Formats: sequence, C-alpha cells, structure tokens
Amino acid sequence: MPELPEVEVVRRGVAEHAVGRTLSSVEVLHPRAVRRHVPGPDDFAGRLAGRCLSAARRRGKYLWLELGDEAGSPDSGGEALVVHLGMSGQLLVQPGDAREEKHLRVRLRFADGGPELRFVDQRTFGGLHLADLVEVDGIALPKPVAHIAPDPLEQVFAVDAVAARLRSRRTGIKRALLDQSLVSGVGNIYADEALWRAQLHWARPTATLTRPKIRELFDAVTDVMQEALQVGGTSFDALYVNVNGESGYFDRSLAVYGQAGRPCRRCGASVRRDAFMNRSSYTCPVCQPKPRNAHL
DNA sequence: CACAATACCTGACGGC
DNA sequence: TGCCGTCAGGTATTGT
Repeated sequence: MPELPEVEVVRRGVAEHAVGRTLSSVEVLHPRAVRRHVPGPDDFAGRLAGRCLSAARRRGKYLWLELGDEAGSPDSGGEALVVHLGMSGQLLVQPGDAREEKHLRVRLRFADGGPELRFVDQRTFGGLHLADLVEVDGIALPKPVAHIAPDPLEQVFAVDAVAARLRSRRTGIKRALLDQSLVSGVGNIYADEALWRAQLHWARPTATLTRPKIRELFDAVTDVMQEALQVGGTSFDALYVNVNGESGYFDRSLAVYGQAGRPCRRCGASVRRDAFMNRSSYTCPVCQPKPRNAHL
C-alpha cells in the first residue's frame, strides 16, 4: 500500500521523467478517478492541455505537480495537479503504444511525443484533481492538502509541537498516528512497524506518553520510513510500483506487519493480529504488552 | 470541537 | 466449479 515512502518513490520518478514537459492532451477513461475535480472530467482534461509540469512535490501521502505556462515558468495563479494514490493507485511512465493496463483510469500525453503518464488504479480509492495553491506557514500547498499536517521527513516537522498535541488527546496512540491532521504520511504498515520498534502497544493512551517516549516513537517512524525509501518502498504484490512498474523490497524487512504467527525478531514470541478500526494491528505480545487502561 | 464509525471500491483467497 | 464471506485500507463524510 502506498504510504509516505512509496509516494516519495513515485514523486522522484515523476520529477525525473515528467517535470519540465508540457501536456498536450489528457484522457479520462474512468470518471471516478477525477471525482474530486468538481467541474468534471471534461473541465479537468481541458484545463491541463497546454500546461507545463513545473515541479513535483509531496506532503505525507499527497503528491502534486505544479503547473506552469507553456514556457515552463510557474504561472501567477499557482495551480497544481493533485494526485492521491489511495490504496492501489499507480503513476506510470509508459510509451504511448504500450498495451493499456486493465485499470487504466487517466492518460496524460505530452507535446514532445515522448512517454506518457498513466494513472492506473484497481480499487479507485485514489484520484487526480486540479487545485489552487495556498500558503500555509510559508509553504505553498494545494487547498485540499492545507489541512494535512507536516510529515516526519519535512524540515518544518516539529516533534515537540506534535508531542504537546498528542498528550492533550484522549485516544490510542495508533489512532493518533494515523490521523493525518496530526502527522501525515503514516499508514497502517509503518504505524505498526514504528510502534514495534518503540515497544508501544497500539491502544496505549496518548495522554500517558512522556515527551521522551514520543520522541523515541517519532525517531522510529523516521527511521523505518527512511529505510523503506532506500530500498524503493514496500510492496506485497503488483499493486504498488514505481513509475517504471518496479516493486520495492521493504516487505522483506517488516518485523510485525502481516507477520501473524511468526516469531518476534527481538524476543521470539509469536506475533499477534488484532482487529483494529475495521482492519488489523500486528504486535509482539511480549515487547508490546497491552496496557490496562487501553484505548480500544 | 473531539473522537469514532462508516461508505467507498475491486480482486484474491479459503471454505464448502 | 462456483458461490459466498472475508480481507486489504486511506480518506471524506456522517454520527455521537
């Protein structure tokens, strides 16, 4: 599933292969892929034609391509093509005559006649839309991304400010980690991996965490994400791939996620799976004991 | 306002 | 063989 490291791998690919190029035509093959573009698919395609992709940026799991005029300079309006991969979205760089993917949703062609960008998405939770840029704390963000908190790999990420907000909450630590308005980029996989590294149970009340423990947890979040990034992200199947269609290798480094019944790498106890928010949480029952005052 | 639950979606897989 | 239930889960929306 694409979380922050996977989206960053895609961002780098798009920066290398598409930034600086001018779009010629855009084809929407499935309207649901642009459902967040309120004016509709025709408006989406019409407004992109002739625009240059001037930069590829990211916050958390959101990716956006800044749009410039044909000469390539950023336009005064400040507009971006926002991309969210959802659960199964892929952004691929493909020759125009390459076979159509089964779940091809949007095709973006370029004026230079080179490889096109394809948005492929089996489960259609992801999508593309156009948005104006607004300034938040000195950073230009698309309007729909403005409510998302900085991610742990950003310069502006301030762990002490996050710790203060965490400690005032009345919820479990994993729910808080997954709340993109508190910290962005963390999904189910990296939440479980970071909690295992910091030896915290998912239901631990945030209010009971000390500042040093919260710092330790976010060090673990940062470490696990950077390690994943170095090997191209996590993929269990063909659903997550970089722009060249290649899978990452971080699945081989997972300590608990998806490892139910296998021995904990630290103590050997059998990793357990709990139902959590209509999905799963994986923990070591010995290293991450369930607190008595658990926030279930 | 804070927090929790649910809807949205498709395909793989196991049981019968 | 094929049907059915379950699971995967990020985010917007709805409910308390």
